[in-house]
Amino acid sequence: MGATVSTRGRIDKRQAILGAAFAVFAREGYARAGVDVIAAEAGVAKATVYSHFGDKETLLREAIAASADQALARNLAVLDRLTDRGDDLRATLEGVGLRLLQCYCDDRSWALRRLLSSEINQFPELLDIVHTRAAGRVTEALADRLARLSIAGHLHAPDPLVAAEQFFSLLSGSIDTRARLGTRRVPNTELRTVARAAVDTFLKAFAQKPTG
Amino acid sequence: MGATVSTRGRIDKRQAILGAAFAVFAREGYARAGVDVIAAEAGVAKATVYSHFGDKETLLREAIAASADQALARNLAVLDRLTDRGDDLRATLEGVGLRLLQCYCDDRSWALRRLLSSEINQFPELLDIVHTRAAGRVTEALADRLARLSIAGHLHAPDPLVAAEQFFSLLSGSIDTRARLGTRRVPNTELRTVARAAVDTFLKAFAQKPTG
Amino acid sequence: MGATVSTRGRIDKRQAILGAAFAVFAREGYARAGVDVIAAEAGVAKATVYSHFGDKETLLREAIAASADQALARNLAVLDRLTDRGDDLRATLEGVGLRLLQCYCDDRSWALRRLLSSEINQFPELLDIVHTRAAGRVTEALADRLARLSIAGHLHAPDPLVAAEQFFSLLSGSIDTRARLGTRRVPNTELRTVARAAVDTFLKAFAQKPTG
Amino acid sequence: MGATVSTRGRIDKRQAILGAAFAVFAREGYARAGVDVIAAEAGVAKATVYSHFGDKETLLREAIAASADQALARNLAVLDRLTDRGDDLRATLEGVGLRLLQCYCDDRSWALRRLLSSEINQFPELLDIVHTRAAGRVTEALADRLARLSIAGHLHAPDPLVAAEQFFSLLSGSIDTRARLGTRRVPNTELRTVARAAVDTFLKAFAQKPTG
DNA sequence: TATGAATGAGGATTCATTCAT
DNA sequence: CATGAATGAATCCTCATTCAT
Repeated sequence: MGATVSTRGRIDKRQAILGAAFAVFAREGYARAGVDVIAAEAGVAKATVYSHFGDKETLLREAIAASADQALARNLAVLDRLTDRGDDLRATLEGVGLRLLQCYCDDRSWALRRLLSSEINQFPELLDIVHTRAAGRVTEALADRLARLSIAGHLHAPDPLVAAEQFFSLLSGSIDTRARLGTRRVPNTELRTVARAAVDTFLKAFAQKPTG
Repeated sequence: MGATVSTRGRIDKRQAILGAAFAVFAREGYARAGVDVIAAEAGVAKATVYSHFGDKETLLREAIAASADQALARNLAVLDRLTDRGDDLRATLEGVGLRLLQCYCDDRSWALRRLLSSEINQFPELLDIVHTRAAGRVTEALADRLARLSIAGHLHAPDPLVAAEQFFSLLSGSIDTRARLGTRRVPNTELRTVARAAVDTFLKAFAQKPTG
Repeated sequence: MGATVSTRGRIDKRQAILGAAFAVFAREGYARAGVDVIAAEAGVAKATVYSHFGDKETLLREAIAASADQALARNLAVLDRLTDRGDDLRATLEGVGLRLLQCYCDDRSWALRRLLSSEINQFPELLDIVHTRAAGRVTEALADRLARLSIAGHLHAPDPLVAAEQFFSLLSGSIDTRARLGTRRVPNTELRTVARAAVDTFLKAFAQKPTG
Repeated sequence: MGATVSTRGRIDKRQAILGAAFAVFAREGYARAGVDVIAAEAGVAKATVYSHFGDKETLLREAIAASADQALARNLAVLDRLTDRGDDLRATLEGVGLRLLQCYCDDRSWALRRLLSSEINQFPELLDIVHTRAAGRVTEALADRLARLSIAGHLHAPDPLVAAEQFFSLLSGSIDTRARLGTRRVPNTELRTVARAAVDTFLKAFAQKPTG
């Protein structure tokens, strides 16, 4: 039990540091972020951060990886809703589109994307970490669903991967501006409008043409 | 003329500093960028940078503004090609789409967008600078062209601004991944494929429906 | 005439620079004082200051010398009132004491003394400049007057120089504290009280004892 | 004990820094004084100075406060000699006067006064620090002693505070000139002469008048 | 293991001074 | 002669990292 407790404590500290690190990196940027600040925000001493992660770069990588895992989980949870039950395709797509946009607009997602942009020159591996863990998988999961819908005759999407990418594009394309890169909170009604417009165009292009 | 020479010299230095500043900021990020490095790259003394711009923040703002002006010019030059001469709409759109993608993939554009992402928390005004000077205008210019094409009966786009945004979205949506946020050079043939797919979907959605 | 005018202009600028220099040196201290500030306060360009005085040290020396000359003039003007007309010795001494204190408390005098204190390590010559031009002469002038009063039988001061020094000491000894080194303006009534106490003690010690 | 050792070490460094800081500030003046120089002179790293005192201003304040404490101690030690044992009043006063002058002429005292003069415009609080801690207390301690001597019938000083101030004034009034503001070492014999002259005048003014 | 203390390297900014006009 | 522009040296301060306890 004693061991269990201390192990728990250590793991908790690790999580606290990762959380604080991501928050501070996101808020200040990698270079401006102070290890002291991260340590303080995590409630540990600076040296403890070093004993866990060795150096600031490693801390960034691990914090980003953890954050990417969480983002993937959030996105996949949404996609699970997109089954091929043919009920009302438009409504289903709009619902999924809205949720995807909500994921996309989650503060943590913005932070992750901004960090990625900022540090890609210094740390190109970050992109792989995130893509392997999150972004790629989401697109593929969506492509899977669209393929099934195609096979089921609800959609006409010969290349499901392209369709998936374009669906995402239509959804998220105008969001950077609307959300001021995550600086402004986009109201849900606005997200719904965007999703509707995206689905509208998407269906015009990919809906199964009525026979005849 | 004597005055002209010295003024020219001062203006030249100013331009050199702005260019170097943007290059270094883009390469290193704001925080990591050293004013010494910028000065050296511009071929002037560090103090000269300060006598021109006062401090590093101002330098960032001015460098970004100048860069946004250039980006706007590049984009508008492309859009001028999109007239309502009804030749071959698809080919025209694909051509314009390709050039827009090329603008989008220009190193300087990537750098501008990355810098914006990185520093938006520290300097929220940057977004306004860029949007006022560049991004917004391009979208509107494209909407203008699409509106004309609609009026001329070549397109069916009741809301040209939405159509413009979606055209952009379809074009650029998958580029972040393909170009690894500007880290990888996307070959022209790949850009052409993307443009073709985008125009394809765009036309399916917005092409003038045959009467009846 | 043209020559006269330009010479006048040059001399005026020189005076303006000296005045501004003393003001800024006094306000900021030598090291903190910026030549740009002095130039601006004098209404000339920085380079003009250099063409007149060569460098900052010289400017300090000349500004101090000019200020010392003015201080000397102010003090001597007061001492002229101390004649050996035996009217009322106490009243005369109190009047002179008060005026000397007013000189001592003049902002420019405080500034001069503070500058001297500050920079004596860096520029030991300053002390000679001031002493030669001002401080020494005032004490000697006072000693002269006291000697005459002694000879005239109004005082008993075998060593007039010591008496003069002590008269000054009694006057100014508590002023540093009262004026917070020139930071606080001492009201005239307080100065009068101090002068009275000084003269009181001085006369107790040096008044001619009544015979028998 | 372990803690004691490390604490000791830290306190030692703090003292070393304060000592070095005062020395360098006194020698160079606040503005010219380099924190690097102070650190080097204290045998610590520059950053250590900052970790102890935060910034240069705080360092100045603390160094001055410590120096004022030391000066107070030196002065009070002298005043303890001035009891009301009626032995030989003149000799006692001359002895105390000489020691007070020696305190006044101590290099550290000159440095403290010069620093105060120099920086009073930038840091007016310094005056309060020193007065609260040192100058004021010394005058009052002297006034106390003089009051006792009065009560014991050895002196006639109705206002002991004024008498104390004037005693100091007579002692120190001519010293600024003689010591060239601390730049020249005044030989002890000269100090003795000054003290004798001061006591002479002081006693003429304040000695108990023969009854009747 | 966790920590408080110490440090060395680095970066933004200022300023006296010079030079071309 | 007076000036605007340019500069190089110097200075305060921060921060990632290490070490003794």
